[in-house]
Amino acid sequence: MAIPSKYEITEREAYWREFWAQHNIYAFDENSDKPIFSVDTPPPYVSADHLHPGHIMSYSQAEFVVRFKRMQGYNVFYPMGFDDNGLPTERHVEKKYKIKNKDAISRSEFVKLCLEETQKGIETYRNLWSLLGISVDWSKTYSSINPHSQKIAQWSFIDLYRKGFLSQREEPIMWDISFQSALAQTDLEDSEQDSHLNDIIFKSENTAEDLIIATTRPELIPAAVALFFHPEDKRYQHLIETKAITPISGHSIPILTDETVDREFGTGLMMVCTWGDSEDIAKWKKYKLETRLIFNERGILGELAGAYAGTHISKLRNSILEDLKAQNLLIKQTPITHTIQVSERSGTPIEFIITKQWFINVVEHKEALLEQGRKLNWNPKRMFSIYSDWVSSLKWDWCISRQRYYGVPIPVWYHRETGEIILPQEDELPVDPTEYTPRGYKAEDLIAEQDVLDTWMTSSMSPEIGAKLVENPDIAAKLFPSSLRPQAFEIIRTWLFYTVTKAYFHHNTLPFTDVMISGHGLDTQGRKISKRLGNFTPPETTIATYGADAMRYWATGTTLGENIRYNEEEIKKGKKTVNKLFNVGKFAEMHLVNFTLPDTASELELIDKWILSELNQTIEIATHSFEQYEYYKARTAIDQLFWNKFTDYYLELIKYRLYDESPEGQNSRKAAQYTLYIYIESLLKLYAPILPFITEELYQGLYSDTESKSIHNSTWPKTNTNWQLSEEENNLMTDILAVVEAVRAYKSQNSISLGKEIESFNYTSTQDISPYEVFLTKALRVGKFIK
RNA sequence: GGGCGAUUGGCUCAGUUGGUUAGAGCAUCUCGUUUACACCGAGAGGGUCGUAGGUUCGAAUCCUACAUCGCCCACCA
Repeated sequence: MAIPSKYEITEREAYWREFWAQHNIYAFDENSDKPIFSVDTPPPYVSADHLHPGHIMSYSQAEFVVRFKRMQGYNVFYPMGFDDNGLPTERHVEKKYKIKNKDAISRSEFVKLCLEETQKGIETYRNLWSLLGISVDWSKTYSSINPHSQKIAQWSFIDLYRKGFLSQREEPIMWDISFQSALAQTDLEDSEQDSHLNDIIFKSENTAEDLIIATTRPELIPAAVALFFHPEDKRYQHLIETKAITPISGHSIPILTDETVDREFGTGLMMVCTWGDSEDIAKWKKYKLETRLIFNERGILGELAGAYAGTHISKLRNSILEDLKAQNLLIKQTPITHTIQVSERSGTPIEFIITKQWFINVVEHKEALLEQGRKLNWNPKRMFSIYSDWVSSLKWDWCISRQRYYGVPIPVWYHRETGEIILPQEDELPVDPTEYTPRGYKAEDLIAEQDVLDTWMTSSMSPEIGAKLVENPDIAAKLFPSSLRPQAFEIIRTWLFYTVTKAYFHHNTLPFTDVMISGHGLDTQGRKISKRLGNFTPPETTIATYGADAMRYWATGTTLGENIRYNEEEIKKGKKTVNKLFNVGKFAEMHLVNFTLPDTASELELIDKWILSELNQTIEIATHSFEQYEYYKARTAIDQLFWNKFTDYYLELIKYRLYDESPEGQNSRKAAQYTLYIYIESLLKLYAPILPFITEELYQGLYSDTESKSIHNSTWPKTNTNWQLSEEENNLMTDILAVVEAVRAYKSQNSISLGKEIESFNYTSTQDISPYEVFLTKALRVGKFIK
C-alpha cells in the first residue's frame, strides 16, 4: 500500500477510523492467552452536551497508556460506559422540556424522555471519542440504566444487605427541598452567601431575665429544642437545669451545657434546633432532645410553626425577623458572609428532615477503607491524600435511597402485615418492585419500595459491570479487579471511594490495582473550563482544523495530575509533528523502493550505529515512562529522537549515500537503507500511542504487507545491544557532531547556503576524525578540512 | 484555620534520587529557493529558577519562614 501524495488530515483520519472498526483492531480477544490488561473506563454523564478540551485531555492521557499496553502484548479490555442514571439526567429533562411539576406527566412518560435524551448524549460522546481515535472496544458498551447495570446494582444492594452492611433507619437526613430527595454527603456544595447574624432575646422561664442568643437562622426559632452554654462560662452558671421561653413560638426549652460551645461567639449562648446543621443533630442525639419539625419535605410549614403554617420555609426568615423587630426582641443584626451547604444539583440550601432511608454503613469501616485506599498504586502518589482526607472526615453513613423517578429501583418489598423486608432472588433481577411481584408472594400482601438508588450505587460497580459484558464467566472473572482506573481528581471522594468500598464489602478485595488521576482542563487564561463560562473551543472544531493527532499531542503537554491550559500553539506543534512525520515517510518510501530487509544485518557505518543507539536509549526511556504513566516524558524523548537527532542530523548526513548510484557506493547505500528501514519502523511505533492516525498511515504504507495488520496490534520496539556504541565511538560521534555544527554556524554567519560547497574549513578536534573526512566532506559539502 | 499544588527567559511548560556553562516549543532577530518537508532549514540573543534565611564542597532541586495564585477540607451556632 502506498502513502498518499498529500496527507489530507480529515479524510485520512476518517479512513483509518473506518479501517480499525472494520478489522476489530481494538476488540478484546476472548480466545487469547496473552496477559490481560483491563480498564475501568470512566462512564461520563451523558445528560448534557458539554464536552470540552478537558474531557479530551483526561481520556487521551489514559488512552496513551492503554495503547502502549496493547503494543506491549497485553490482551486489552477497554470497554465504554455511559452514566445516564440519576438526578442530572432528570434535571436536564426537566429543564429542556420545561417540566415544572412532575404531577403533570406520568412516571413512564418521564422516564421515556430521560432515555431519549440519554441516547442523544451517548451519540455525542461516541462520535467525539471515535473522532479522537479513542481505542475502546465499542462492542463492550454499557449504560448505567440498562438492565445489565441495573441487575448488578440491585445484586449489590442484596449482597450488602445479606452481609450486614446495609441498614434502614429513620434519622435526620440532609434533604433537598426543591428536589424533595435525600442527599449524601458528597451531593453537597459550598456556597458563599451574605447574611446576618441576629442577636435575639429569649426569656428565662425562672428569672424572666433576657437571654440573648446569636443566630443566622432565626426562622428555626419555632424548631428550637434547647439552649446551650459552656459548662465553665461564669455568666450563666445560675441557669443550669432551668428553662427558657422562645420568642415567637413561646415554647419552653431546657438550658444545658456542652463543652463544644464557644464562649467567645456571640453571647456564649447557643440555640439548638431540629435541625439546622450537623452540630444540632449531634447535640440532639447526645442529650436526647425533643424533636420539633416545623416543615415537611416540600418545605411547607406545619402546625408547630403556628401562625406561619402553610407558607414556605424560604419565606419564614423575613416574617420572623419583622415580628421580632415589632416586639423589640431583635437587638442587633451583624452583616456576615458565611459559607452554607447547598445541594450540588439544585443549588438549594440543604435542610434536615427525618425520614426512613437506606444507608450503607461506611463510618464504622473508616479505618479499613483507608487501608484499602493505601494499597492502591496511586499515580501521581499525592492524590492519595485527597482520598485519605475524605475518608477520615466521613461523618455520615452513605445514604443510598433517593426519592426520585429515574433510577435503579431499590429491590425491596415490605410485608403488609408483618413489615418484614422481602428481597427478590438473584435470577429475578433486575426488578421494579412497583410493577413486579417476587416469586412466592401475592401482590396484595406486599408494599413495594418506591425509592430508587443513588446513582453512585451503580457507578461504584463499574469494574464488574464492565467485566460482565463478557459472557463467559471464566473470562469475566479474569477481568475483575481491573488493571487500571483512570479518572479525574474531583471524583476521588465519590466514584473512587465508593468503588473501593463496594469491592471491599462484596469481595474483600481492591476493585483495581492502579489509579491514574488527571487534572483539569483550563482555558488560555488558566480559568477552569466550564460550560457556564463558555470559555472553550469545541473539540470537534479543533479536530477539524488540526486533526485528532494534533489534539492528542496537546494532551501530552503536562504531567499527570497537573492542570493543562488550552494552548493552540501546542496543537499546532502537534500538527507540525504529524506533517514532518508524513514527509519523512514519503522520503523513506522514495528511498526504500525495491529494498527488502536482508537476512543478515548490513555492515553499518558509524553514523548508522549512532542513530540506532540513540533509538535504543529512547526506547528505554519511552518504555519506562509509559509504564510509570509519564506519557509527557515519553513524548519529549521521542520528539528529541525524531527532531533533534534524526531530522536535524542523521537524515541530512546520509542523503549523499542514498542518492549514490555508483557501484562502489552500493554497500554504503544499503547500510543507510537498512538503518532507515529499522529506525523508522521503531519510531512510528514509539509515536503510535500518541499519534495513532499518522503512524498507522505510514506503517501501512511502508511496512504492512497484510490488509489487516495494524501498527496498533504490532509489537512494541525492543532495544538491540548490537547498536550500542563503544566509548571510543561515542567520543568520535561527539566530535563529528561538533564539526557539523561548526560548519553550519560558519555558513550561516557568512550567509552561505548550506547546500553550497566551501573550499576548506578549519576545525579543531580532540579525536582523530580524519577517517571520517570523506564522509564529512560529502555530507557537509566542504572541500577540505584543515586541522 | 488545616492540607495539597503551583511560582523557572515575552508566552506555554520540562527539569526522576542535590553535581559540569538551567532545557524545549512558540515568539523575537539574522541568514538560507537545499532534489522529504516554507506546516522548511541554519544560526543568534534572552533566565541571579517568587522572596529571605539555613544545610552542603556544591541547591531550581533538601530544610525553615514569608508572599502571590489555584484547589480541597473544616468552618462558630
